[in-house]
Amino acid sequence: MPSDTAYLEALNPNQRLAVEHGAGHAAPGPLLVIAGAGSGKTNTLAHRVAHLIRHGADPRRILLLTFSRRAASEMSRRVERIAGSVLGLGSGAITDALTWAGTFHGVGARLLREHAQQIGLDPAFTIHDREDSADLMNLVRHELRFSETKTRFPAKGTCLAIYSRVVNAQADLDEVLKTVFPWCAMWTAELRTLFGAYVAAKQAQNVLDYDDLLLYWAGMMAEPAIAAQVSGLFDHILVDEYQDTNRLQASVLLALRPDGRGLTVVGDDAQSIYSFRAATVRNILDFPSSFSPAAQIVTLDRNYRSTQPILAAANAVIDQASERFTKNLWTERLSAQKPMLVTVKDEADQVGYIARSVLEARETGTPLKQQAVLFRSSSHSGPLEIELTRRNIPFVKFGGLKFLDAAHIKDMLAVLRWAENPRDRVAGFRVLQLMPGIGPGTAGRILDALGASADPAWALGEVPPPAKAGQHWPDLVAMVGRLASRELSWPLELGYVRQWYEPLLEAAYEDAPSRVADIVQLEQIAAGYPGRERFLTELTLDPPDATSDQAGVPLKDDDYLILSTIHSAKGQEWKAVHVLNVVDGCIPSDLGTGSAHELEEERRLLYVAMTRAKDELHLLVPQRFYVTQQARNGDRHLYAQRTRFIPRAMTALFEDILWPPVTPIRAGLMPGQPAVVDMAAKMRSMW
DNA sequence: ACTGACGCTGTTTTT
DNA sequence: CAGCGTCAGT
Repeated sequence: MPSDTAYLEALNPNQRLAVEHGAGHAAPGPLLVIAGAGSGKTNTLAHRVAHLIRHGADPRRILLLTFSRRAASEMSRRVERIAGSVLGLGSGAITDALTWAGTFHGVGARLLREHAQQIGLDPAFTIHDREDSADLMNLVRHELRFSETKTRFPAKGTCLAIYSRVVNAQADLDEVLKTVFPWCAMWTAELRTLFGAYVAAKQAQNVLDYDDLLLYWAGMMAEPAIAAQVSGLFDHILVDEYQDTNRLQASVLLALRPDGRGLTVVGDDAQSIYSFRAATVRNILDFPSSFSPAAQIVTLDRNYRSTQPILAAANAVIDQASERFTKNLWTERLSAQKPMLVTVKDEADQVGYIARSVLEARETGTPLKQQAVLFRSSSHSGPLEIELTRRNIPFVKFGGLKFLDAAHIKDMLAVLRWAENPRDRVAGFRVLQLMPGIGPGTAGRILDALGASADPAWALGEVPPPAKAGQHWPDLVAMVGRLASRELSWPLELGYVRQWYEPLLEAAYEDAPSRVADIVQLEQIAAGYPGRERFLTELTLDPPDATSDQAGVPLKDDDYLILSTIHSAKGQEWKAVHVLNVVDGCIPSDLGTGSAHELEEERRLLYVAMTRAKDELHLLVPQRFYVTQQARNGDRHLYAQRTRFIPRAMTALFEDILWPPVTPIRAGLMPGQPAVVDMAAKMRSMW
């Protein structure tokens, strides 16, 4: 037994309980860690992994399921640091051995590739992201002629959302329609037909969507022989952010460890904000009693992040929630500064206040990177982005539009995917229509012809060339042939595809040069992967999520402000946090006030936003919104109310600020008034 | 059959 | 405002 336990001394008693639970046993009983915001959750989990390794666990037999790949690599890094110093291993030794760290979807994809043969799946399957899945759904929807109904049939995205909900919540279609999509209930029979055809289409094309990665995994676990093999790969299973898992994920987990031995889950029911993805807080609430004897519960309620006044306000907000594991966070970080409730006239002032506040904080020693602006919906940050650009304040935005959503990037990826899996109809459909003179009709017929042939990649040469495509057609045939034959090494083939694509790009877009730059960026990303299959898989499962990862905008400054949706801010912290539009209609979102359930989630969303702040928290309440759809100089607007989650009784916990400060008449002539315009800053920002 | 113009509609958060 | 569907012209 190792004797050096210095790394445990730094932990508080409950953290230590969580870390040491069952240490030394080959298969300790199930453990649930309720870890409040800022309670050192990641650190505790990393310590537990390190501690297990130190007590002889084989890191290659530890399954670490996290919410995102970023969280997985952060975890590996910390385990490395802790275990490395204790065990005296060289850098990278642990990280390399922790091979089973990733998201449910990522791990699922890997297990499916490895066990494909056993379940009659072609291991060359490609994975559709949500857009691709929606496109396929649309294709099927058209084939079934549901797009031609008299009253409008649900759009492709809605259909996919319904399907996905049924799968992830393990619920009945009728039930889902009744409770979540009541306006589509009239189409129950058609939707059932549609989903049947959608599943058949996926199988015929050898593609899986996100949900399939979990569904097939669950399917494997229902087969005793395969289940034993898969379960046997792991001695310990740890799950982070358990409050954001759905029923399907829970069923996979329980199938891996029916008795809960070696199972640890960590989460915070107060931070459950992914129910739109069918995550259910029931998973974490019901976890202890899923086993006999029941799981041990350890609660981490000491917060190391925020000051006491910020925590008091956040606690007050979440205190009004209906059902939860009761825990109120406490801290020893005292401060006289209450969180600020800032009332501004409209969105323009809101933006002005933030720009000023952010620069002020930077002057007093808080770098931009230590500050963040959070918002409910990606589009809320539009005016702010414009203002920041105008003032030359660098920023990076998380959430919202993705690099991969750009049409030209999708074109490139479609080519690669089609080469990887010639039966992938969505990819082929997209690539063929890049040819001039080929539209949906022709593309469909070509794909039908290919589907009938044994080797689709080579059969393309036998298709009679469409007249209008001209030279583009033989070029396409040649390119697809070369990719299919794999004669080019990775990532060289990407450059080859680019050369093929560039003329089409130039013909189609005014801004072709900047798009080419994006593609070059894509090639650089590709160089980081060992091959085409891994590149495609990992890119769809873990798309670059900040616009900084994006092409074209290499950051000239190394200091920049963080803009993020509240959802993407999960697990992060900043010294100063601004939250935009803390008004009814934004938080809670208009769309999220339908059921008590949804409303509770919106409340937790505000709680998550508030608990990101360490020292300074500004909640902005613009009173007036301009209606977006109106004529150029229109003045249509509506008045907003402060969010219902902060009722009048609670305002004592905040410092009320009116901005710009109310100025008495002729204020401009009075000495000592705060400047209306920071002219000096403007002058400085010119340089 | 493809392309482009026009008009309607719904509209968040993401693996 | 964009994304989808429809309709008319090539």
